[in-house]
Amino acid sequence: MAGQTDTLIATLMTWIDTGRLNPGDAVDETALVAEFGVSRTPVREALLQLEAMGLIRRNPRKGATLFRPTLEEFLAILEVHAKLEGQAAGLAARRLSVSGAVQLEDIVARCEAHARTKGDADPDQYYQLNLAFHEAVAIAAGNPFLTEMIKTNARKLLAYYRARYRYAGAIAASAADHRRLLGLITARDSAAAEAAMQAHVQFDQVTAMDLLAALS
Amino acid sequence: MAGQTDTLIATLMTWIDTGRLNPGDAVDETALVAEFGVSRTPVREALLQLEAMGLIRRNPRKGATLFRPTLEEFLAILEVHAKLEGQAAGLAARRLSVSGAVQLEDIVARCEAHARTKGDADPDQYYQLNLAFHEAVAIAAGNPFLTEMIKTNARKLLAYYRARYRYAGAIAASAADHRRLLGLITARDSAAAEAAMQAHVQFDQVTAMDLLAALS
DNA sequence: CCTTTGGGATATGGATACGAATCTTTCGGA
DNA sequence: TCCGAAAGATTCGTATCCATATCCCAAAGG
Repeated sequence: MAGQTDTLIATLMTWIDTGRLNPGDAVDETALVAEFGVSRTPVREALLQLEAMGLIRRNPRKGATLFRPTLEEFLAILEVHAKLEGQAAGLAARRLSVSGAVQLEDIVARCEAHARTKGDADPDQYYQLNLAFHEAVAIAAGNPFLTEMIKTNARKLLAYYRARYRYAGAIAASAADHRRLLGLITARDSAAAEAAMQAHVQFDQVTAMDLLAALS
Repeated sequence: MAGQTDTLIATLMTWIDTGRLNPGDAVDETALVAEFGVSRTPVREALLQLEAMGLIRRNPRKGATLFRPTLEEFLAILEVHAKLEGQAAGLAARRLSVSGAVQLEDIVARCEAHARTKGDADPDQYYQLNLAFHEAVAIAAGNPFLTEMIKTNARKLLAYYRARYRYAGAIAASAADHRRLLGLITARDSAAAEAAMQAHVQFDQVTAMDLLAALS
């Protein structure tokens, strides 16, 4: 089971999640071969699979780069992603289990604690909390397929999500959103939870374009 | 530029769409090697990518088989798929172009013609028309990413969709649905189009379980 | 001085080979 | 006759090798 290809894929994904790899960064085959001490084949297969998931883009003879959406692509993905996150929240409102509720309460409390004690500092750590919150909601929705889809899409947008928390007050606003979402979910208000989550994810396009401008 | 791997992937996808390959069917490496006269490498890579897309499943030492969802998986995928199709219809209602309207009208007319002249006969051909209708709606939504996602998910459910039209009256009902959906889209009624499409795709679970029972 | 073309270097895609692991079959013993 | 163990065969994963296409740089000609 210790497939080298799978190990590679998992490692690269954590690199993506932790920001060691950023959109547009080159992902060099030979560098990975040297880094992991394996041959080209597993590296090649790992990159192939990541490309199939849409996480990297392989330009012929130009090397592979981490997927970096254009403005159009970004908006297109965000549109779908927000819809799916909304669905997850709506389903979670109907299917929330006791243990799921405890999980969510814990994570929301940690989000609020971060906002209270650190303010706008350490946005990358808050980003991890945010990831945990959204994953917990997806899991509470009880649809593993939906969870997987949300995670993959989130990875495609991740640089922009990360950047989102660099704005003053953004972390506090996000934590407050999370608290409100949790309230709607525990209140079993499926429709409201869905709408609120969709709005929470698909922040207005002006903000989105601010982010894109800041990163281009 | 005729990448062998890409050719393999495209060919296998058409095999899936046309029903030459059905869920649970074995997809043998050696057979494909013989069939296409290439080495194991491109075949392996093609299967790897298809697995990453979730279209095939590779059991170690058991050969690869075309993805065949369990009941839980089927319902999970359908839940998401219906949501996305609904979103596509809602967006199409807002963004429909003139040429898109012509396209849709043409396809709906062909669906109705099939129902009128052939009745319940030739369900596989109607399935192709159905695919064309849904693809046209997705394209009219103006979100290529959403279109791709819908197509991939549809492939995972395809055997069941195909079976759907074996029931008496199913084709006529589907064609009528399409006509009504087209009306909502051209009327720019985004919310109604979204809801109607979601219902159209996510037929009630009783029907879904009938299909699963018929195919297991 | 600028542009174009040719050659070399390098990377990528594909083929083949090798090793490890598992499954099956056969043989021997109970 | 049945069960278990061992050996062989098949298959999958990984490595290495080869060919080809692209890119960059340099040199020559206009």
